[in-house]
Amino acid sequence: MPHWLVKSEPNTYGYADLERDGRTVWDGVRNNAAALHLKAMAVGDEVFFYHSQEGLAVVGIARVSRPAFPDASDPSGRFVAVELEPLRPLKRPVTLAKMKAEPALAEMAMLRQSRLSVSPVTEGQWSAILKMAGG
DNA sequence: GCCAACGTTGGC
DNA sequence: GCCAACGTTGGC
Repeated sequence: MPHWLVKSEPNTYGYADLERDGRTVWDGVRNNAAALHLKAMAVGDEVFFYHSQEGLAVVGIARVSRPAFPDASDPSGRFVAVELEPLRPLKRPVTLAKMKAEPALAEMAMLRQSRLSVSPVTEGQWSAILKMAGG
């Protein structure tokens, strides 16, 4: 089962907002590489939820509850959205600084290309981050 | 607030 | 089709 990571500014929409809402449409992605990852998501895939700008940490796990569909907010029709639901918060958030310092995460897509808002996470990276989060 | 990374746009 | 200019993201 593939794993993913999405970024969001907690000022705009944080993990707490997802928990409050129960599920949300993950739209507004306007980057081709990110869109390809959205299209590759399947229902049930687990997704790290990362807070950018404020927090700078993976704070929780979400799950894909609806696969890619046309993003209604995109007039060009080129981009897609998925639907996410909250799974659980991490016991301890894993900060960007810790991730950068962890050799097992050196190849992680989000570290390699900091502006990518939706990125794949390998099995090894996923379990390393879970371990850093305290399980 | 600044700057690096990187994607997009538009003139040629 | 190239490339300079510009806009956006996101860490510091």
